[in-house]
Amino acid sequence: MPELPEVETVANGVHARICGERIEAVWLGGKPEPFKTEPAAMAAALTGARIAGVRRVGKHIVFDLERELAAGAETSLVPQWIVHLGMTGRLLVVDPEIPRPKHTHAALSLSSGRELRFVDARRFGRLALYPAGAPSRSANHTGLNQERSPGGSAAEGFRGPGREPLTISADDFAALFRGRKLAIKAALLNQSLLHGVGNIYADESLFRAGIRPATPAGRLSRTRLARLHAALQAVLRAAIELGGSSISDYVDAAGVRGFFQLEHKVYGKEGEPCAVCGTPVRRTILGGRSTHFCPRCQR
DNA sequence: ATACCGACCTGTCAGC
DNA sequence: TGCTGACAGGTCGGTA
Repeated sequence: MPELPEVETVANGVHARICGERIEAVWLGGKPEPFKTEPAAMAAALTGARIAGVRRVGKHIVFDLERELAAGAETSLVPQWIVHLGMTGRLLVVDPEIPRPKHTHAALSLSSGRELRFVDARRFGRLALYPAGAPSRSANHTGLNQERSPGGSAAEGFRGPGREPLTISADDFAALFRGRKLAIKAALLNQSLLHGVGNIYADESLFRAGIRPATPAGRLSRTRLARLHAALQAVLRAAIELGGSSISDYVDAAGVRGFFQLEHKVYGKEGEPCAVCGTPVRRTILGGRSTHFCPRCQR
């Protein structure tokens, strides 16, 4: 479901609502739930912690936590709580009186009396702890992908599997694709290269850059990659501005739908005339994913 | 190492 | 109305 702009919208919304609150109690659903971390360990780490901040890293939502200590004690290291929404995951901040909807997998009771819920029908979402002060090596332990950070084992916390599309330079962006034979669209979707880009924004940025999705990534000229870099950042920023794309049931932490779907040029537009040249938008399958492009504008 | 493909789940919607 | 099959914004593990 959610890609970078939607995850950013959710993270910002949750941050604004619950930053500074203490987690009083933790409920985790039974059965085969989407926990990468053992539920008992996760509940123990969360209970009593204070939420210092909520932010997006790639498509992951990172909860920075703090723990109050007895006077004089040294600052303890606290793990981070990592939430991945998968396709249908939602994070909601609600009154606990409201009945928990079907497919609720976690509920955190907060000091304000409200409840933070993780609801995910399709169960592609994931909840995990990222150990405090963990260098990049601990990825296997948590089951979370993690970019290898060269050298320094500084406790920067979770950094995600790949590079951040909004801040990567055009040169570094181009370097990601050097020598690669896979389709540029598949490369954009590869989270260990660039994290946060999903099917919608891959299609939309390739359209705006005038690049055919099936083009081998390593064959694109410097100039065209520069155009793609600019298009991708522009599309992501515009989408964040509009609160993301609501295709079916995506809503932010307050239940508000995004509006970027109104700006889609090719995604979900099969057969409709291209907004630029009028040629019908074509849909194919690439890397197992539905792919949309204008056969005239994208070469 | 790189690239491809099916599997994982449930819900929804089009078509019969 | 009800059934069936295709499809959905994401990742992961196995295979070539």
